[in-house]
Amino acid sequence: MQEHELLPAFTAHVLSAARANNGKAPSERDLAEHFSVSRGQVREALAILESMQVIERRAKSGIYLADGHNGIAAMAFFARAGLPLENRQIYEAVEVRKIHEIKAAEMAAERATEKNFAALRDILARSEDRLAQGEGIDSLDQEFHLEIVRATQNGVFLSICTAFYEVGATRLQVYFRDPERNRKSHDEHRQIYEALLARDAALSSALMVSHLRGAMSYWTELLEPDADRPA
Amino acid sequence: MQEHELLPAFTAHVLSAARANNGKAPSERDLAEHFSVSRGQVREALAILESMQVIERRAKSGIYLADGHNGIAAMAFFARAGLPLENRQIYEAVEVRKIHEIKAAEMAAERATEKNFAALRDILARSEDRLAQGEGIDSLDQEFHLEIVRATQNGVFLSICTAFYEVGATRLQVYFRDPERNRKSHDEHRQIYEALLARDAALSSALMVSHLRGAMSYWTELLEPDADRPA
DNA sequence: TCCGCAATCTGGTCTAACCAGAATATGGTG
DNA sequence: CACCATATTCTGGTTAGACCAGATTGCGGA
Repeated sequence: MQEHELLPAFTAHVLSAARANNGKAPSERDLAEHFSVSRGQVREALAILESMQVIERRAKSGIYLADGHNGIAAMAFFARAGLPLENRQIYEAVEVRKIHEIKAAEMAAERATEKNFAALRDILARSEDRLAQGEGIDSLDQEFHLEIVRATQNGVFLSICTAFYEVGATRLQVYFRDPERNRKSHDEHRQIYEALLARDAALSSALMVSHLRGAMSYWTELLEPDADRPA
Repeated sequence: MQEHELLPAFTAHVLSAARANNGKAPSERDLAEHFSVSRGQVREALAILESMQVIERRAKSGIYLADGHNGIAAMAFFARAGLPLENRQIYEAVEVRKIHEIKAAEMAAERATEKNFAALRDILARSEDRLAQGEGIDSLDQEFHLEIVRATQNGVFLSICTAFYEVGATRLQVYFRDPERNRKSHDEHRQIYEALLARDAALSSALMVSHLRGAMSYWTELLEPDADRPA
């Protein structure tokens, strides 16, 4: 039951089955039979889900959905696995991500090394190529933003942001299907790069604020409205 | 091999053994024998460690220390388990935590509900009692800060901050052994509460900045200096 | 209707295998 | 002595079957 092949489907099944049964998941033996694997495999997967606080295992009773909200580890896993997240989680994640990005721009302006600048230049150059060929920016956008976080020289900060990028990865592909948006994003990236290079923390963060305003709002607009977070 | 009893010791053993062997951990069979449990138990534990990217399992070869830096999930687990973190991680975590707390104060000033205010008042009142009896603030400090994050009404934000608090929990107990610090912290808490109640975002965040300056610097000063982060 | 006991179910744990590729030891050759 | 091919051992991956004891459930009697 390696994560890369069965865990996502396994998790999806456990969750949907549990939700359809008042929060109680099928027994280990049932799950093993359903996926044609041994109980040992099932237990390994359940151990992981339990460690992420997605489920709760009660001895001699059963497997239950964890009551509290999922932590970031679970969110990142869900995103990576292509499992659905609640709208509330998306909204909140976008907000938190915004906070991080803006602060990262400020810090990066002060701490970025020549290596970071070189990496940013390389990403911008590759973006130009893509645009010249009429293609989308796609993952290069993420690379750009991630490099800025890397430029803060704070590994913990980087690992948090990486998790958030995983949450947004698939949704971003839709955004960058529009050529207009690609061009605009790229231009803004270049402006931000210039501000960072000039070590202008205030400008860097201000540019990031407006850069994110456009993309992020579109991002949350894609969500089907529900009662999660009316404000 | 429930997390609460064996996983910490198990992890500690795996890591130290691996570090003493060029990054390669003992075999599953050896680990099973060492802890007097079955291979199944060992594999469950290893699955969790692998999911947190602490280790890497290579089929038919062995178990190796993961090369990259640990994510926040691993950090929180290490902290909870009482396992040592690298100084670099502590430094970085403190910096990131600072960023979150300051932003949280700003957001909380705008979004805190009456329920949040009531909780804060309750914490302050209990702090007074503790101080009156000559006891330390201890966990009440954490409760206060966490309630502010909760007041942002952002669950994702909260789960991140919770993870960071776990990292600092033990170290904070030392800090609050000094009566003087307890009094000072409490007074600052009260000031912050007043600012929040007045919905003054700028003041709240400013007060938080100075509040954290004292505590946090002490916090990192406790670390034995090493080459991790000379700046 | 309600209570109590018995059968059943469930997670937790262990033993004993087999597989096939990786890692290593062996031995013979140039 | 150096080197390479082969045989042996080791390792993670996976399965099957079994036992335990508490939680759950269902049935039958009061």
